[in-house]
This record gives sequence, C-alpha cells and structure tokens, in this order.
Amino acid sequence: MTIPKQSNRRKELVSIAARLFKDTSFDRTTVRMLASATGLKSGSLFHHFKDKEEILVAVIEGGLKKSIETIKRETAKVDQPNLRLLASIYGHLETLHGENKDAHIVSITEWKSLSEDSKDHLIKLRDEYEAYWQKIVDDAITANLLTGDPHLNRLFILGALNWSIQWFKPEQGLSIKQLAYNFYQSLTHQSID
Amino acid sequence: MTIPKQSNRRKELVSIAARLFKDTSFDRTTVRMLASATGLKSGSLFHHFKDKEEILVAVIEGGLKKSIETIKRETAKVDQPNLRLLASIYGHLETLHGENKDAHIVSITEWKSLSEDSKDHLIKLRDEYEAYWQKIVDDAITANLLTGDPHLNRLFILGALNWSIQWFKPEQGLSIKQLAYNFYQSLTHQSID
DNA sequence: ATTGAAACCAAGCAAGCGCTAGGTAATTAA
DNA sequence: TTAATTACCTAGCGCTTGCTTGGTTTCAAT
Repeated sequence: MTIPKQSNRRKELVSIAARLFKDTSFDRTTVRMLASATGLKSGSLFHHFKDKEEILVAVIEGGLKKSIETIKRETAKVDQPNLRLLASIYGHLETLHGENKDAHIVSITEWKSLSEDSKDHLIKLRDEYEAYWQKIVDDAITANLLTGDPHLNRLFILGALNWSIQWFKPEQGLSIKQLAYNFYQSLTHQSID
Repeated sequence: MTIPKQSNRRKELVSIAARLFKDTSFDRTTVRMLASATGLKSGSLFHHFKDKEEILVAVIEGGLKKSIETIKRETAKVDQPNLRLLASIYGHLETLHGENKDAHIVSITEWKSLSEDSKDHLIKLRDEYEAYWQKIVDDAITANLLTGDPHLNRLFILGALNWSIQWFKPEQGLSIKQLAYNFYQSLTHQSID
C-alpha cells in the first residue's frame, strides 16, 4: 500500500517533483525522470504516491498553502490600504520568483492537468487565496487607489502578476521589491512616500 | 514527400488542429485524435506535415499573423493615444475571445511546447506584434494615460489581457467591447467621452 | 484514354509510457 | 532478539505514442 501521509521523505520528493514540473511541464516529465532526480527507481515512486497525478496534487497543494501563508504574513505588517496592496503584490511576486517558487508556478501553469476530482479538492485553497486578494482590492478601490469593477480589477491584477513568470528574471537587475513597486505605481498612478 | 506549402486543405487541417490544441493541449492531443477530427487516418496526416510539431508551428504562425493584422486594423481607425490604446486592448481581446480565437490562444499557451528551432522562426512575428504594442503604450505614457516604465507597462498590460483566457467567457453577459472598456478604465483611471 | 501527381489508406513497428507484482534491505518497536 | 513496518529494488507487462512503408484512389492535364 501507499499513503504514509505527511512524512519528511514525501515532502522531499514533492519538492524535487515541483522543480521538474516547472522546468519540463507535468506531461513531459516522466516517472523515470522523477525517479532519477530523486535517486529512486521508477517503481519505488508508487510506494509514496498512488499515481503520477497524486504527485502533482501534492505539489500544487503545497504551492497554494505557501501563497496563502505568504500574503497573510506580508499584509499583517501594515494596515493602510495602499501599503496592504503593495504588500500583496510583493508577496505574490515573492512566491513566484523567490525561494521555493517552483510549487507556486506549477500551481498556476499545470492547473489544467488536474483531474476534475483533484480540482474539487484544491479549489477551496485557491478560492481562499483569491478571496483574501479580493478584500485587498476592494479596500484599495474604496481608498481611491484603484477604479472600476472590483472583481475585474482583481482578475486584471492577478493576471498581470501571474504573467510575470513568462518574462521576469530576478537575476537580470530588477529586484522583486522593485518590480512590485513598479507594479504598484502603474496600477494606482501613485507613489508611496 | 510532404510540403504542399499553402493549400486550402492544409489550412482546413490547421484550423481543426487549433481547436483540439486549445481544448486539450498539444501534448495531450494525439495524432489519432487529430486524424479522427479531420476525417483522415492517422498516417495520412504525415502527408501534409512532416511531424506533429509542424502542425503546431502552422497553428501558431496563423495565430500570430492574425493578431498583427487585427491590431493594425483596429488602430488604423483612430489617431488619439487614448482611442488607440482602447482599440489595441479591444483588438487583442477580440483575437482571444472572438471568432477564430483558437489559434491565438494556442500561440500563447503552447509556446513552450515548441522546439528551439521553431521558436527562432516564430519569434520574429511575436516581436513584431509586441513592438507594435510598445508604441501604443509609449504614446499613452506621453499622453499621461499611463505612468511608469514603458517596457514594464507593456508587459503588465499584455499579461493581464492574456490571462483573461483563464476566466473570461463572452457568453456570460459581459461583451468583449465592455471588457475592453473596463480594462481601459482600470489601467488609465480615465473615461472616454 | 493515359499519365502523373497529389491525397489518402492499411498495417504495423519501435520506443516510451504509467504502473504492478513480488521480493529484499533498512529502520523502528517490543 | 524478534517481529513488524516502512522503504526501496528488479523485472517487466500492457498499452499508447508518433511515425513509416508500400500500396491504392482521386483527379486534373494531356
């Protein structure tokens, strides 16, 4: 049988899988590639996971939980709407481009590789994250930092942020903090003194 | 041999392939699925294309050309920076959500499935499209519609627009035109009279 | 009517895929 | 020290994949 639940070894394997899924995509990552990256033989993977998709689910679940944790941590530091918006932007970009970015990127790029059942399970986490964001955006609109429909604003902002995985390379000069601030300015047309 | 170049039959096949690639992704679309959708036997596809990837290249090339054509057409109608920005937003959304959207969506979602050689060939088309957008954005900044770094602004905007393929369904009430205008307002914090 | 090219089919091959079964080693608990 | 549990390996099965080969049909131009 499988299912040791939350062992350390499992987390290790999931973290390595996240890297491969990010670099090669879920479909093109074979169980033999996963095995060789983890130092296992291909069959041994199925002692820890019942099938390949369960690995993806574990990766995405970890990515989403980390995102929620990060945005809560970052926004807890401040209480003005403008600073909270900036902190959310920074937190989101941090999970996408900082340490341990792999899982969050995979949770974005490989969502459609999930089965319907897996989506049902993970969608609650995603909803929680988006609901948290929605409040940040709502407050920013109330404070006249943003304008227009609240729901669409959230979708615009998260879309633009997520798309940064296609082009942003932190090692090319611009830091994550700087990127976040640029983002904030373009969105709000304002500075923070 | 293959290579009939630009026959009508080929265009037909490419258009059907675009739909499948959009709905199922390139990797998960098998040549047998393509064959049955086109009414051919699986081997016969390779009379028209030398391999599966050549089909993807043809789809993406078509999608990019159509995008360029559309943004040029839409912006040709107007000359003020605000109207040109709105027209570009509308044109982009139109290629993503209007008729014949499949190829443009595939050109966005399946870019990483291309081989390096294929990218070299297609990147010129993508660069041309992005350069056209960059001018629109530059002019909008000069006209004080947008603020901040020009290059980043273009990336933010196109990212947010592209991300709409993840959530926007034109049949759910909001039209493409309305979406474009909402977009314009959120970006510029302005209306058009 | 004949020819030649283009469009297609029938059959299947080689390689790679996810995954399984049955065993062995390592670790922990009594 | 023994027994149980967990971790891993060996070997390979059954299936699907992209693609090939060699032949047949279709059809326009002669």
